[in-house]
Amino acid sequence: MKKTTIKDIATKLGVSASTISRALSDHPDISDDLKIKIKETARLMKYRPSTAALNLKRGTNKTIALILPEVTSFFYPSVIHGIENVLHAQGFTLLILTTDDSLEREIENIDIAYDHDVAGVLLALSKETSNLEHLSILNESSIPVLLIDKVIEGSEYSSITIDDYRVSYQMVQHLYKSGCRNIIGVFGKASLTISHQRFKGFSQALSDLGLENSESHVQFVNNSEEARQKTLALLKSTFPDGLYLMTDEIMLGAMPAIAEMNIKVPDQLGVIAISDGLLPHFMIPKISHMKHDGHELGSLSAQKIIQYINARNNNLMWRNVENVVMNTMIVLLESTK
Amino acid sequence: MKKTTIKDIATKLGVSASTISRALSDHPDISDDLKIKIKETARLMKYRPSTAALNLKRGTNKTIALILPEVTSFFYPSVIHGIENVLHAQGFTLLILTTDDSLEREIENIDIAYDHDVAGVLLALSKETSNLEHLSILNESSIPVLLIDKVIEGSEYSSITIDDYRVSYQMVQHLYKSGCRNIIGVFGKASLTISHQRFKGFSQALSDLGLENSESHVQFVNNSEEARQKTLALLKSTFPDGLYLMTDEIMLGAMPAIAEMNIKVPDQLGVIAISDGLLPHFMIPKISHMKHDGHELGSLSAQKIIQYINARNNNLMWRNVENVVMNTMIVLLESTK
DNA sequence: AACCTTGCCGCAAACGATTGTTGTTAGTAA
DNA sequence: TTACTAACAACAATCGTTTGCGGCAAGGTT
Repeated sequence: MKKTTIKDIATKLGVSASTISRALSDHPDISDDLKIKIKETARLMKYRPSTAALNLKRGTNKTIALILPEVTSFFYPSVIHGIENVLHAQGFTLLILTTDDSLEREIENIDIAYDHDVAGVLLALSKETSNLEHLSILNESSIPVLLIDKVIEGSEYSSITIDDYRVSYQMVQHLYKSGCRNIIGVFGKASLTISHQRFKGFSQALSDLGLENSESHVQFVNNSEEARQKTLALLKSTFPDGLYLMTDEIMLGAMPAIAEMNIKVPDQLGVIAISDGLLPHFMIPKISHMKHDGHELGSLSAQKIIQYINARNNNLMWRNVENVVMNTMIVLLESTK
Repeated sequence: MKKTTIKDIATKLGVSASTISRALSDHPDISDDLKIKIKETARLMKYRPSTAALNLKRGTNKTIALILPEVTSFFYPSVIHGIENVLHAQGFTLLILTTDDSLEREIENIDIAYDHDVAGVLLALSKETSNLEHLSILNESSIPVLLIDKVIEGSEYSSITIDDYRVSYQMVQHLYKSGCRNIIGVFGKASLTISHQRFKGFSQALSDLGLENSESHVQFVNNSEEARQKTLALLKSTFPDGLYLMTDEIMLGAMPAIAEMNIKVPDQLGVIAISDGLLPHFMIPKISHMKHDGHELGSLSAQKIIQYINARNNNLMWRNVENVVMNTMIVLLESTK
């Protein structure tokens, strides 16, 4: 059965399509009696406006594209959740595209978003992305873009991030304060800007505190399993008293390694991580962490992009580059003294 | 800057829009010379066809809606990943809608999917859903629907699931074989069909094996934290030697409870879970589990729905109810003898 | 020379909805 | 009676593409 259109209602009621359209949108030109009759039959005929037609007419779409490297981490699902809630409430719809950390797919997905006339784009860059030329197509069509979580420094696009450098610096400081003097760190994929930033903060803090800061105290890993192996290796080679973990995935791998070595946390080893905030509470012992709240990032991002879209639609300024840095709470649990 | 349309190219080249359209789709009526020229200028002018216009013309959309209770579990992100990969390869696009386990939002989302003229719908039912009337709107418009993971028994819609009953039954059998005689179980939200099914398999196995099967040996929980608390209570009250865990979330909460009680796994307590397959490898000790592979479920679902869509488009049969039950592998690790 | 192909391309309708303009009717005021 | 104004509703263009049909010119066949 075909969808009922405005024309179907018009034919049935013996009036013109424009009258139906106006009646349904409460235009003053239509009499109340007719409005009621039209709305009633629209309901009976299960009329629902075609978004395709509306999109074409409006030239824009109440859809936001979310382009992500992946969706299976601990972090991004919360981000999606945060975004979805805001978008749904505002009548927007979410198009999720994943890049598998490939620049080629990122470009493809930007094009797809462009083809769809999305109202805005939320983008977490792939690890292969080193410049933002492929975004120009969006920029030229005045489609607002907001970079989230994974960005490139000094770009001309607005962004929402955490201060990876500072957060990491503080984490090392905290380990130091609780007595750690021989600190090692496990980081994500070396090619990611985010890993680089976090490493820089980590490294600088070590130097500033006069602690050993050598390549032998650091590992870069691609997944939980690798985190486990390399943490194990680090533990064996450096006998540390402090451990820095860059993500939930890494924490997941590192904890079994610690257990395997029979190291007592926090007595022999202080541990601190960056986390979305769920997993640390279920590690043994519970892990102190900087809470990087994905849900909040998502919800904030969604609000921001909608704000840009509205500004754009009202011909207000919206191209100002705005770099929001979310603050990160430290949550002290059992893994540090 | 406005998007360049087919008309823009037509004007520029002094030919008609239809010629452009035909040239770009390699219609034989257009000479090769002209085709080349048109394609070249299309490229130069950064022409990209408007999906909105195409959707309107076709009356359908290369988009699949995925409607989920939530997106932050351990399971659904893998499902999304599996779906996304298949869809992207086939030129489809993914619209994700979440229901927060509310029937009202499920209905809203069905309507949104319908409004968008999506080509197909992948649906994991909310816990509040007890009948499928709200799907009739899709059914009447011949929009293929595939129920995934969370379904209702005996519905007239195709589905992909695991045999929750059987899987649970086997898990208890396995605990029994490894010597457990006093088995407890922790399940998800009581209102979910999936919890009910898993509980039934669990319970039936206990009865069939002649083991104690009472309410006091079972808990239903809503999240990891609750799982922790109620597992703790169960451990204290029943002194079990076998523990059944329904999901990754529950496992995450249960393990700290076990640790807190200083119970040795598997010597004092055998543990088995249903899991996506990642987390169990990073628990201490590693948890034996039935691997319910979200990625595979997603990828299979995507293939199926595309198959239905193609059948539909070619006027083939596709309304046959097809209930695929995925097989589940048992992965034996350290938590059972 | 009259007639047919064949190759190439344009015209116009259609998809579903919105909206500026125009037209009709009834009612009111002069 | 005439003129004017609301009030109401239809017409038609428009968004970007596709596609059936018709047209025209060049070349081939009798």
